[in-house]
Amino acid sequence: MNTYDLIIQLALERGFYFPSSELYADASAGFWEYGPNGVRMKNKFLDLWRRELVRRDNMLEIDGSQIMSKSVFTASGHLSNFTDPVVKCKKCSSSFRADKLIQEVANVEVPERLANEFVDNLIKENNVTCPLCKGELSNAERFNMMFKIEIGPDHDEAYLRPETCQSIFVDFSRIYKVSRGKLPLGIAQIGKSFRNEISPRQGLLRLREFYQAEIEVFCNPSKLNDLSKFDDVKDTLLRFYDGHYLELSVQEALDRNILPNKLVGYYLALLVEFFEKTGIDKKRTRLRRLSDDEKAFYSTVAFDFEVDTSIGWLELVACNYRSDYDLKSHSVTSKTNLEVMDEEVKVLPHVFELSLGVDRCIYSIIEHSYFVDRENEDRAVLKLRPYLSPIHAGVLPLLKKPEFKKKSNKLVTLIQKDFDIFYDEAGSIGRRYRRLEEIGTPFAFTIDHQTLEDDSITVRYRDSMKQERIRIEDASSFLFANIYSYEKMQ
RNA sequence: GCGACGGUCGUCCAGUUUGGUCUAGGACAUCAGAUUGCCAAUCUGGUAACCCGGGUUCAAAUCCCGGCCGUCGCACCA
Repeated sequence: MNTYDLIIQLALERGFYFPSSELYADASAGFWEYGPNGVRMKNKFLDLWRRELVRRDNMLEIDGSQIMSKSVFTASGHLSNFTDPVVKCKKCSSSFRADKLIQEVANVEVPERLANEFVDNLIKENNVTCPLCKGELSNAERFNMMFKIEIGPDHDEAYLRPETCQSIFVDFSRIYKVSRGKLPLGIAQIGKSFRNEISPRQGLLRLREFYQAEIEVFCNPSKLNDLSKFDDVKDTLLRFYDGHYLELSVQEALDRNILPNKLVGYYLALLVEFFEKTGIDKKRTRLRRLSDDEKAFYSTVAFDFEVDTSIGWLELVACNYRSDYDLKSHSVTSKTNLEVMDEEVKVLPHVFELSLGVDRCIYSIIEHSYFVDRENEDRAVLKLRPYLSPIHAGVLPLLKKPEFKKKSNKLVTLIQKDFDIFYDEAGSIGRRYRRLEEIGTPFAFTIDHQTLEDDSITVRYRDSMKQERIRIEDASSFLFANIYSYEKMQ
């Protein structure tokens, strides 16, 4: 079995994630839900993100609506740009991107945003037929990737947001004022986004409803190299890729013009340092600068943070320099001045964004942590960092006897408000260890005969399987020290 | 969305060719009990599935049609 299949099997069997509405046959693809272990892990991942990015850089976090008005997407460009002209063959009913087809067959440059009638005309003029069976083509139809929503009894048009950041742009002016912000200012948001993908596939990797953790850094475009905190990260190593790999410090990358300015370098460094703490193997990650035709329509400079998985390179974070595209268009559409004061100068901020796909990260972390221990009966171990593990520690009475239970309960009470604890008394002790490590639990506390005599317990380490004794009242400080410190575990 | 192939307990698989003996079998997992007492032990017992809808037939897991989902290829992927 390949790695992807092993991971999905683990996810299904252990309640990390599974298909939505699976009880019913009309459940459609692209919707997945997190089970108990998945939620625990996702929450911890998001905590880490908050800690290493939001708190570290004093960003402000908001939580916006998933449904937003039509005007928002008129301004953002999603209504016109997030749509593809599609034609169908009347004979074999294959469908094609109209613009690409015409371009290919007639060698005519076709703008993506061309109205349907013009597309139809081009097809007639150039005698474009179905490339598969030469059949006649239908009129062009628009396929917009946004989910359309109706509000209230009058069916007012609105949309599910295709990216979380639009609320940040729309809210920017108020947030900046009420929090007495200063440029550069990061505004962050975790939430669901929705895209009506034509063919969602591969579980959490391409969803129609998915979590994003986005950061929009608002900055003064004339001060992109005026950033004192840059020195904190200037030696951080970044791995670039443009056909070959290049590992450079942020400073070197700036000197070589691989990075456009200090601000971009600083935030890419924070991002890379964050990912080092997720347990994803740094050697299997890269920053890839996108070419012009790969970039999103709003982006001027774009890097993708990518990770190598068993099914190829996967984009985890899109890092786009969006310039003033968003604030300017919202400013024009809403007829509101969104300029702010930056040290006595009026400026329309530019935006650098770090748009992270949470679900893809969860998958990648699980895959990079999955390990089969060939030296110990092929035990499956999820070597998650302790602070990302769904369960922090197991509490296991060696024997299923009242006096062991009593001591176990005492221990559980002592630690369960601060940590995620799983109590398990069923089956052999070895089996219980194996079940815990399969979902990444870094520590197991065992209540044994000696516990009854001197209130000491065994700590068993997931990776090394080694054991040591600690006092029962030290369990809490043991966990604090070993979970929240980012030191390598034993 | 197109094409090919597929969908059976939580997971993996047998059964479909040739409709009936399938009241659907096994392994692992899981639950209960016994036993052991620090690394997936053993024994006994239990829970648990034919993707959905329609059709053919005396009879459908099995044949036919439609839908949904999955894998692969094509296309698509801010």
